[in-house]
Amino acid sequence: MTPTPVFLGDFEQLVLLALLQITESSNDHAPVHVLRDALRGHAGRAVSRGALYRTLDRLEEKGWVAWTIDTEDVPERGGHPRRRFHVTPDGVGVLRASRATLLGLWSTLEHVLD
Amino acid sequence: MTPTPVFLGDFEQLVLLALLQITESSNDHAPVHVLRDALRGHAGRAVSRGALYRTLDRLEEKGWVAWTIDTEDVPERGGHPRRRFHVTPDGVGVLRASRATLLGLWSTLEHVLD
DNA sequence: AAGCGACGTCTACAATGGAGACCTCGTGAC
DNA sequence: GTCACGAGGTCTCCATTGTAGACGTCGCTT
Repeated sequence: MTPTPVFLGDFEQLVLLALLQITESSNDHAPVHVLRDALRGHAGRAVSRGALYRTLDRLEEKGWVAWTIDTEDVPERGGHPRRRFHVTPDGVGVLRASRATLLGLWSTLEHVLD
Repeated sequence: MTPTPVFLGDFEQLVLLALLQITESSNDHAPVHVLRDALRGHAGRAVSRGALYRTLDRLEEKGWVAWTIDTEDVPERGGHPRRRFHVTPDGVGVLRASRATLLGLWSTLEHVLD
């Protein structure tokens, strides 16, 4: 009966995944430029800063990512403190759900998709 | 160097996948209402007929699905013959590529995503 | 002959994807 | 000191994708 099921756009999913990967492997929240580099590298998706912030804001509204102010070493530039993002538990949840759906759909098609 | 990698929207991907699954398992092209039922069932995504046709049209423009006229048993209703859809080889290709990307992104996160 | 219902079409709108201009203010060069 | 530069983030604008629902047509029933 899925009450208003929530769906992730494809780019949102990529951002969430890349962000989770960074925070997991570095054990720290990630500043935007690092995330951007990761997207370009791992997912082959070059995206402008504006586009990324926009997406991050939307993900935040949905409660799937959150951020904290970066207090360390880096001086506050341009009147804006640097933000460090991370995926929330809810974010991990949608990622998990989306993965389960896809895995289910793929399962009977392995011979076609390799 | 991935020259302009192609990205599928999330719903497009679901449609392609569900369609491929049906045609594979039934060995026949699929009429829209069957696809619609499958989407509701396997992917938990209830969608209106209009929305589905719209998406199918867009997928057709990109060359990822194609259709043929249903000549069998079913009488032509409403001046419109029934169409039966199927995924094209290109469509299978993007599905494969998208799957590879996701699998790659997930690979280092199995402990988090299960 | 009347209307139901199966099909596909069309229009309108919301959400998401994406680029780029822009503003602010530490910092380093001079 | 002061000026340009660059690292942050913000804002606005446009394209694409996701979605619903009203509509038109015409075989099939009754």
